[in-house]
Amino acid sequence: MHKIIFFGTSNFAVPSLQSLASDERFEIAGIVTQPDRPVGRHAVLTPPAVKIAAPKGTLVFQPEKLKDESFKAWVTEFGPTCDAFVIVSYGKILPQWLLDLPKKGIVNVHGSLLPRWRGASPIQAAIAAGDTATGVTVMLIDAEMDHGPILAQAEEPIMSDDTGGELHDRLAKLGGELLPGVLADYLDGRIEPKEQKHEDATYCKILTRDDGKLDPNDTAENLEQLVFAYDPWPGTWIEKNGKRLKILEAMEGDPDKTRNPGDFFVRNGLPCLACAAGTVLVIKRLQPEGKKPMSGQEYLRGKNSWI
RNA sequence: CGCGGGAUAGAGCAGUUGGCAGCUCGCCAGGCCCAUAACCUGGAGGUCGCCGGUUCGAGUCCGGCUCCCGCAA
Repeated sequence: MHKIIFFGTSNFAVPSLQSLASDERFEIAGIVTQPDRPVGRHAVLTPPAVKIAAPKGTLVFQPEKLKDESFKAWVTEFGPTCDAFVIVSYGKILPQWLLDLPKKGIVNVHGSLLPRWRGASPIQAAIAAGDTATGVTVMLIDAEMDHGPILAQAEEPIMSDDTGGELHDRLAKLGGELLPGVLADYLDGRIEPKEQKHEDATYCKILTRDDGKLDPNDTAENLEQLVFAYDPWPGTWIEKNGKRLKILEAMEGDPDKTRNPGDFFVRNGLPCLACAAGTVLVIKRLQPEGKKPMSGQEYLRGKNSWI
């Protein structure tokens, strides 16, 4: 039986945690996750997904900082007795002193086919870039971000209508299926870690809501991909008359060379935004500030001021 | 008590200095047409979120409450 400590926070980590917890080859000595955070309009303190999914009876730590005394004391005592730490979507960089604790290193599940899309938003990046396939990578962590040697990968096709949320859920599940076998094989010495092809690496950054602003100087094709990629996080929007308009669904329409990027117009009863080089983004579903989501037709019915 | 928008017909919205509750779409019936998501005629559908107050009279003004949503975190 292999003893491990699990570091994870968001939904993406839940299938991995569950598959390890229900696998008799592993003993989870403890779960480390982020502290409860204020969430929503009234800032209700909410526990992270991993804490909710934690098996009863398992030790759960929620250190604000990894060097918090009680946590550091525990991890420095029990860490060296572990075969490995598993980290999935934890949300903090682990310092070197922590990486050195377990006998056989830190195993990570990452939502892309490394070395493509190192960084914090690999799923959105893959869709936004128009990739036709992505996947999950089980790898060993080293000091650099998503840079360590690879233990195993699994590929997942990207459908043309995949949203970030849908692809996220499939990759999370895929990671959960892949992880236990790979981890056991690695700890038993049946897998040799393989160095990444560092020269092929691409990177993506942490996304904020501001990254969801649609720039009409981009092509409609790219903006359509962004709308899919950033659904449901961080969402896409345009600014109109000083107000934010969330764009929930949009598609590229037939081009119109007579328009300038940023022009608003109506075609076939749907609101449209002119983009770069005469391309046209048709807005099928949107949400104004303070309003419920509605179709493009419904939005235009009450507003004759779209243009 | 973080900041802000909102609740009016099935949907989206308008409603002026308080004075008969409206628009676009949908729905029902009929008409026109080779035909249509087109067009014409007619029709149904409302406790104006809830409670109280002011007034001859409140969707509208005042007070309280409930619910929905955008931002921020």
